[in-house]
Amino acid sequence: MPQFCDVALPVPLDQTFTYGVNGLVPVVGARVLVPFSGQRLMGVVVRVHEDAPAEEFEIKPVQQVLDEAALLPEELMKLAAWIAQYYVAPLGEVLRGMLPLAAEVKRHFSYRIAEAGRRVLYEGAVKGSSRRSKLTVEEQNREYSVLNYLEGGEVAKMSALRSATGANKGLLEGMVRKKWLVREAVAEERDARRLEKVAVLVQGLGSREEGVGSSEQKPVGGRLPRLNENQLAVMAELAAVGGRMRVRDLRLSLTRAGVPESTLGTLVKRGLVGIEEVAEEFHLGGVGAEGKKHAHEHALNEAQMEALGTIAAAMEKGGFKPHLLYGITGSGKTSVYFAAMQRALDAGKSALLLVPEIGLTPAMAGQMVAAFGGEVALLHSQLTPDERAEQWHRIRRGEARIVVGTRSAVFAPMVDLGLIIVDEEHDSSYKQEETPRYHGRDVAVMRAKLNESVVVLGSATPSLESWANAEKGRYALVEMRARVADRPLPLVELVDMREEFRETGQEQIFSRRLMEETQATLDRGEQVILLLNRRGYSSTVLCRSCGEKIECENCAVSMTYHKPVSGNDAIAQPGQRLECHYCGSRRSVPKACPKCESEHLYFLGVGSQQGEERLQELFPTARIGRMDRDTVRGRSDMERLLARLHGGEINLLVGTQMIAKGHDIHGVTLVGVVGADFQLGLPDFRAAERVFQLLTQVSGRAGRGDLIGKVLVQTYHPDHYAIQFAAKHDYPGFVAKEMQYRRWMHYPPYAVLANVVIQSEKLEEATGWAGTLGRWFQKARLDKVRVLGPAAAPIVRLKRIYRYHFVLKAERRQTLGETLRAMLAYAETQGIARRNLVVDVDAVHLM
DNA sequence: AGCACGCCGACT
DNA sequence: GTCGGCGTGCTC
Repeated sequence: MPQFCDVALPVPLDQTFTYGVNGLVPVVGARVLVPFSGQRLMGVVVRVHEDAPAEEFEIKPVQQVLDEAALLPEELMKLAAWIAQYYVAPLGEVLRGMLPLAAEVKRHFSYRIAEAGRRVLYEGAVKGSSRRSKLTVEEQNREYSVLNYLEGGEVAKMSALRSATGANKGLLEGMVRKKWLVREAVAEERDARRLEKVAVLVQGLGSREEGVGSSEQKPVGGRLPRLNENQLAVMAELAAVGGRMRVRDLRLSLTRAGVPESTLGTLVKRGLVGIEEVAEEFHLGGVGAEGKKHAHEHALNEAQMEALGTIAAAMEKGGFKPHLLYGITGSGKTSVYFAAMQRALDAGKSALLLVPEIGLTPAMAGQMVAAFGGEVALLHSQLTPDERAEQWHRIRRGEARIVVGTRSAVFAPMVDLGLIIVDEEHDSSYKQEETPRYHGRDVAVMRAKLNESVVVLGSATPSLESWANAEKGRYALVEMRARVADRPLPLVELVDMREEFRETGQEQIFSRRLMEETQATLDRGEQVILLLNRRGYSSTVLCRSCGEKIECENCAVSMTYHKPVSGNDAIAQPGQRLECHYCGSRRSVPKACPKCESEHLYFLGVGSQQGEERLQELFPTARIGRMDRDTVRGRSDMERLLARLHGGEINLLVGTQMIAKGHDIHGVTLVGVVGADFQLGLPDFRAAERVFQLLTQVSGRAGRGDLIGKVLVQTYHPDHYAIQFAAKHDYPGFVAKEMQYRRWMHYPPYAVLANVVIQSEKLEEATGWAGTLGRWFQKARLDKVRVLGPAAAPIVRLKRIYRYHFVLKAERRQTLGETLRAMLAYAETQGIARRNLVVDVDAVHLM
């Protein structure tokens, strides 16, 4: 009978913890609740054994076993271990990212009155708290009502306490610190089903009996209190449907009736309406298209059929088989995915499709649902924790065998996984920028390997890493070099902006050539897309006297100017028009330079917002739309904008790289690219690759219907190879050239790379530690690892934190991993806390 | 990451 | 003399 189990906990510590099992032996892969450093935490069992630990420490017992069977299948446990090892991340944090934890174990706090609190209450002891505390009188009164409420000695849930006394979390925590209260954390399991709120009319009003509602909220005199028109409307609406209504529906009808949403809240506060939570029956919104089996394959052309054939053959043969599907824009990769997924289903297997961002490609999700109906589960960042848990369990039970999701969906608990597809595999959003810093594409390949299944990485512009793998024969290369229906690729024309400046003598956003073509295209009744890859109005505010830029107070970056508009732009507050795109802080535009007090402030760098404004001036009759993070906040914004574009309501769309992502708009015949090449000047070894990818992707938006497309690229670097090859639609040419450069410079894919950031709020600490580690690297004389640095990180201060970094390059992955671990061990001896070190293996952004 | 424990300055 | 702010070290 095993005595112990090792548990991985979600703490940034590179170890697991041993607990006693007292009879209730959990299985590996099950979740448990354990005491840990005065808290109660949920962890995952990674080993069950009888080996008493060699070292002496108290072994606490497991408090609760949450799962009888393994919640995480063996294959996912193995994958987690691999990620922890490969990305040098704590196993517990990896596992946390795999489970939809939040929805199932809800941690809530309860409070109990403590001795000190009782004393305060009885002695009316005002001392200590009254004058010295920064609390207002009102807050102090609240503290007293909290003590009053708890006087009996019973434990009260935080939520109950808050609604009864009006205290907020901060106030309660303050009272805990003063030792007036004791807090108890309770983790409780919940139904993983989605809960929805229902508004309920509180009964008995008017002819009310005793005992309804709490005493404070009871309407005085047992009669209906005075209600205003809006409030009456809500009451009437509720009464009309029998006193119960889903809050979501009620809100909707209120909005339609012009009643503010806050009215409902007011009624709840006054005790006239109650809110209940009930488990909702699951339904996929607007789904129902069944029985389109095998329809996908009919429309495939020869190249598509061949690609499908290769993938299907690999699935039939069984075993691990990675493919790189290189298909030019418009070659119809999506149709191949669908057909391949259908084949997986037919073979009784499940299939997983990873996409960069579901919100940005609503069409893909819609098609999936239309094609596979109830078999589909969607996993993306906009799900609530409950929704996520629900999808997760549908997949785990084998009810959903087709899964479409973003990065973390690579951990979906698929049953009989036969196929993984990574769409747009080059996309940098597959890289997680927090611990564990994994790359969704690479995890997908590893998962397929552990699972012995087929994996397909698809792109029109594959990453150099994947291309190298294909060249080495590690991935099977599948090519689709023709567009569907033999549509020609658009003609790309470069506009040399240096020449434009020489000829016109002025700096213009749009060249004469681009304006001319835009006008002509609009006149023909066709649509235009303009890529202006920066948000906001102006990217910098510069002082002409001292040359300083207005910087964010938290970050070493210049602030972006956003012009106030009445629409749904992100910047709504009047005056607060400078925004930091890294930490989100805002400030007003100063009248004079904060450094030298000169009034010569200039706005430089054109963003999409200014682009839109200029276009409206230049083409007053054009119907212009803008697509960027300021106008597209959620998925519905994107859908609305795309619908307007499809319907022809918009004929000129300006936007950031969002517009380049896989939208299929048939009326677009002209794509203009404005200032996409500024990236070429950035100190980033992937700059050329990024520019090439962006130009290729956005060019692919032109001429997807019957009409031939045209692309105009404005550039200051017309001779740069990234731009030249993109203009010729020559991916192989670009890759050959770029590979050469990577080889010379020992960059991936010719080396493996890790970025190590040293961070601290204190500048001296950051520089000091960077020096300490720098000296260690030097002394270690690593002959198999090249170390660049220490150097200030490209953004030396971010969210008030100073950052220095090293870039490590090695020939072999194992050498790199060993070096990183040795460095972490040394850092620990030097008292550098782990939280001050960020290790980013296969870093995508060296920020 | 939390959380407890301990030192020190501020105010009655 | 007490309170509470914050730096330090540990967590099975």
